Amino acid sequence: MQSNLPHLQSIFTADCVIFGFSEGELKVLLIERNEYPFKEWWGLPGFFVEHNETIDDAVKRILLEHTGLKGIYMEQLYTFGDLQRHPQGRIITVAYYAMLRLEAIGNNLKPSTDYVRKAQWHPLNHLPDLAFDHKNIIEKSIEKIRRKVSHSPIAFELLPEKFTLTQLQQLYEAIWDKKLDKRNFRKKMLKYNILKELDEKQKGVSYRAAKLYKFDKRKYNKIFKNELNFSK
Amino acid sequence: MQSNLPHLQSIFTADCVIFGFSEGELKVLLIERNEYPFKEWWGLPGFFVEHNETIDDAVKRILLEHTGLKGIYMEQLYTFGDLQRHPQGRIITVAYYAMLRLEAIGNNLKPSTDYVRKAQWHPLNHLPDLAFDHKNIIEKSIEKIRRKVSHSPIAFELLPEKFTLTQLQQLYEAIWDKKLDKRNFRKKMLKYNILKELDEKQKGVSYRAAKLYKFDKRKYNKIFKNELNFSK
DNA sequence: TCAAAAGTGTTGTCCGTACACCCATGA
DNA sequence: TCATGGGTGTACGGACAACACTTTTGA
Repeated sequence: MQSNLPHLQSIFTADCVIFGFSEGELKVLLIERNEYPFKEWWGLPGFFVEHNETIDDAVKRILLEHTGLKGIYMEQLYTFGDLQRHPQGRIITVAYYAMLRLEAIGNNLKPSTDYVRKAQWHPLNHLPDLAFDHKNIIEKSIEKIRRKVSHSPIAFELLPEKFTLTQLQQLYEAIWDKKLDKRNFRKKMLKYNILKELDEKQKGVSYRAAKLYKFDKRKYNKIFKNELNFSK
Repeated sequence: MQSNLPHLQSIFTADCVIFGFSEGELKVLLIERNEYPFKEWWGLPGFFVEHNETIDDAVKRILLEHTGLKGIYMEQLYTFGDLQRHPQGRIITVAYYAMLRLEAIGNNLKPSTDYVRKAQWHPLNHLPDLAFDHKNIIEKSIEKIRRKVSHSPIAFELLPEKFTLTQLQQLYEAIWDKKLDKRNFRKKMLKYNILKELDEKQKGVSYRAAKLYKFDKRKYNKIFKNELNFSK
């Protein structure tokens, strides 16, 4: 290898698609931009990646600066590089996605950079116009979580730690956008043996309170080396 | 939007992981590099993406220049951006993969750029040392095609147009790295009803000649909107 | 006592798996 | 006639899908 080769750096951005679940619907976390291009538009949390940070680190930093969220594990989704996607030139973006427990965060979102005015959850079914190609990125993310959720229990990441079977079913119904049979759903979920039944019940409802469950990650890891199928 | 923003361009590379199947084993297409860094090493076909071409177009061009292969449909795999992956600085690479009919090409590979000395198929199980993080990229690609092949009939892309059921089974065995039951495999494949039985038979074998089949893409598209499962 | 959601079983069908022998062909 | 791979069927168990009523609770 030679040492007198020119030094180069990749210029590119990273974007975050963060999903949450509340009130029976899927939501995505958007920021209101305070900088050109697309000043005052809504868009995904995203920014330029520094030369000395990995892409995985960069999305974490960007998400923290844009929303105040910390320690979120994101997975890479896809890299978008359409010639027209960015008005300042062909800048590619590496998109990441994550699913998280919305109720633990609520609207306690605090941007710490001047690039962002505020961060807010938006229902997937009623998104505003978005900056860049962010609409497209979000659509690709949904396809991804649909595929993903069929093979691994990531849906639990969207629920509170303690949840009822009905909440779990509603979540799957929201992701698949179709109704599921209550008895079959419960039978199947319980058969996997990855839920721990708690002694507690739901509180504050004006009807029969449902049992609460927890996702039992230890059991899950023990039992399933390979794959599950949650899609039917 | 403002027009006096600085103009920027992403600098990055794209790499191609091309799989083929012959003699009962999976192969990957490598090039011998004729340029620094990693001059004289084997690596994946890959190079810098131009500012005015999409990433999808770039991998096609690069593959053509490096190997002479034309019209290959590749899908994006993942974007690699480790700080140490490239000796000239942190240069990210967008990796693509494809599977193709090796016997239609054979060793008729003709690089048309001085950056490459030659292109050659290498068995996946006996790879030489590779430039950059290309070993890692290939490993990720295999995981990807294993997942992919369970849900869609892309395995046919690796076989000749006309093939025997045994060849098809050997291909799945190579991808999954495990033996399958002949009767069950045939039953399952034929039940999907995506194969067209031909009137022809295998030639040039010193034992009973097997029937030849074709993948029937029309039937496939008609019957299956969603998914198949070829993995068991 | 009413409204609302929780909770619960059976049956038929399909799919996957395990398993062993005869057949056709060319050398 | 032999060696080689081609080609075939059955029986069991597990998973999925369809389907409706009773129970519990708070208001």
